[in-house]
Amino acid sequence: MHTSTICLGLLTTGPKSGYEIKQVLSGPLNQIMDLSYGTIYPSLGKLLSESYVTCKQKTQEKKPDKKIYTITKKGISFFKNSLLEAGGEYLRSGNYGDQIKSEFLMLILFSEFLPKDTTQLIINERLLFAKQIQALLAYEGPISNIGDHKMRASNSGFFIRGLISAVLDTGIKYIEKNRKKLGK
Amino acid sequence: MHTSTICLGLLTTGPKSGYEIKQVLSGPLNQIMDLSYGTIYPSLGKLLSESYVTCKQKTQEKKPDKKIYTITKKGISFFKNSLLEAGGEYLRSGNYGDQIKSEFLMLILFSEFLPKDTTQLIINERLLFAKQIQALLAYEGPISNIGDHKMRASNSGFFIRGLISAVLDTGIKYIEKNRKKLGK
DNA sequence: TTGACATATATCATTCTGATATATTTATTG
DNA sequence: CAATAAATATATCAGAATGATATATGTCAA
Repeated sequence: MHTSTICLGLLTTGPKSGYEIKQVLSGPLNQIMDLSYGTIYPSLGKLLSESYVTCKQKTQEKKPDKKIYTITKKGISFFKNSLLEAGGEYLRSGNYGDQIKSEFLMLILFSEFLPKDTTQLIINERLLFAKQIQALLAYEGPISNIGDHKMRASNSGFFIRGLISAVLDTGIKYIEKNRKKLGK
Repeated sequence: MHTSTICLGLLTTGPKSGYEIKQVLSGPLNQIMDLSYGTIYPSLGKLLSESYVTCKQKTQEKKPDKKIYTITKKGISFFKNSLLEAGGEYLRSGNYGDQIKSEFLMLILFSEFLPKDTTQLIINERLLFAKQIQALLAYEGPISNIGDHKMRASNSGFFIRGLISAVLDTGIKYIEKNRKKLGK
């Protein structure tokens, strides 16, 4: 799925700035997707030049100016086509897995070459982190509410929140139960 | 963790070609890390020029020639330092999560804009895929056995295999139980 | 008052991916 | 039986993405 498709998709729930798009992608959604500013800003610029979004400069007191992007009718139409194409690509590709890079699990994989206390520290921090995400998931709305906009409490939002929570929970329990077997 | 650290780490279990490193990373380990050929080959070249690995050209009958890389003593020492540094980076960074890009879950997130049969097809393929990985995990050794080399049945290998399996299982069951709620 | 942190946009060197090129052998299939 | 797809194997590169940095302003705490 292209960066532009993701940006447009997030804009379907309401106007947002580039900074807010990054914030949404830094919340619970971070467990399934992330984009850097270096990808988001140029993408919004291109979307604007092609009239898929409009831009309103918003002067704020005591904060830097914001550029609020709103999806256009043309943009919604383009988004639907892009999404359908992404779905087709996904089905045709035969690659149905996720792209995952786990620094944590690579460190664990090689942990026999690491001091034991370092490994234990890494596991402790990871567990703490996972539990914080769990708390965030329990506290927050379906995906995230950012700025003056609450993201739609969609079925898919609930579905994904539940899935992340369930998977995270399994991971936490597995690590707590089996960590003593590591390094034996 | 740098590409070179990952390559060296995989070479600690025995000599391998670039192609075999990619194979290892395309097996069950793919659930936690992946590298493309465009990253692996240049990395091995650099490692060779710095004497962290040696290279033996191996002529094979009925198959293209192989370049088998073996980690040197200098390489093992360098690997341990690099790994310790990666661990320190991980702890200092405060970012304990994984880098995940889930095409599947992004499609589900936006599924209200997708035809219902397309969404169902996507879910079916994903479930099938996850079950295949599960079968692979149950059938294969701890991480992978590739070519003429069996990867050490390390504690960390068992730990990670178990974790992937548990998490995958939770995901499959969640999706099967809750998919009917999607699109309502 | 100094430094850390949050808001906000933007750019860019380095890195990584995904595609393509090349070459050989085996297996399949119309 | 010939075509063609798939596996083995290395290598390169255009395009995309990351992570760091720059810039600017305001808050909050030590």
